[in-house]
Amino acid sequence: MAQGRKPDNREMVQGTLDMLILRTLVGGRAHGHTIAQLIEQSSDDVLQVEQGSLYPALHRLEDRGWVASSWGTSENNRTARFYELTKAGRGQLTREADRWRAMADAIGRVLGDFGTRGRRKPKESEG
Amino acid sequence: MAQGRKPDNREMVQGTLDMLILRTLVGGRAHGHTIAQLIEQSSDDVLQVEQGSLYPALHRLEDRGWVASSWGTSENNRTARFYELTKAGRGQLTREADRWRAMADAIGRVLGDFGTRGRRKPKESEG
DNA sequence: TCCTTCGCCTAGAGGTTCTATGTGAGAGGA
DNA sequence: TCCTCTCACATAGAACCTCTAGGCGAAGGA
Repeated sequence: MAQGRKPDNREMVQGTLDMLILRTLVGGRAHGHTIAQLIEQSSDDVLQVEQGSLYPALHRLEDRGWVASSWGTSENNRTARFYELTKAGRGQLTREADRWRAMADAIGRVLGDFGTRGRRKPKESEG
Repeated sequence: MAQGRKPDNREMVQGTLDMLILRTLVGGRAHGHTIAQLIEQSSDDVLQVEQGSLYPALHRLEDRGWVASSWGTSENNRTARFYELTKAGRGQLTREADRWRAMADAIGRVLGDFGTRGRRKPKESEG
């Protein structure tokens, strides 16, 4: 996974690709190419999924039993390997998403208002 | 850097430690021990900074000219190396913080409402 | 002296991502 | 048939960060 601009090559959020793949598969089975495109689109092209990251990640997820795969035919009539979420994968996704929220919140707390570009609300009463 | 519970050892947000160190030094010069404690405290103990991550990170930052160090005496009367933010370091922090916000936002968009534990608002008219 | 605490440091392993490259098959034109 | 483009999967090697586990030296109290 890389950013659009890639000012630095290596990724800042290593380890989140697996989570994003699992999240994408909640919408149904898909093959590698499609998964990558969906992640890029739903992130407004901020995240770019490289093949060299994607396929190792898919194999990782399958090894761990979080996705299952089967060969099929793509919408372009090509042979493609389709992946779908397993029950264990759904549980893993829940755990990872919770973990991500906690981490992102914590990092946000450390950063405070530094680096915000006006996208944070002033306060709004809090919860 | 690790989480408090460490369900998995390896870190989900690799590469953010440098940014958090720089952010901490905005408040003034500090030595390693203190930096780690400040990050842990300001994250409400969600983030834990291991020494094996901290010192390589500090050396990295110094090599790149983003912090400067000098020996001194700690509040406990021990010899300690104090770090402070350089001008370049401040610029780097701004860039990294912007990058982080963009990435975190993007990942949030991909996740959608999945994994939220009730901390997101229902909608509120949008912007 | 012994022990604890503070504070710095490093080696090695583990894991993820990137770049670069290779393979095979379908579609379309000549 | 031949050629080329695109789709789709796959791997090797390097680069990078973090963790575990350990070592070193000095201050302070018993």
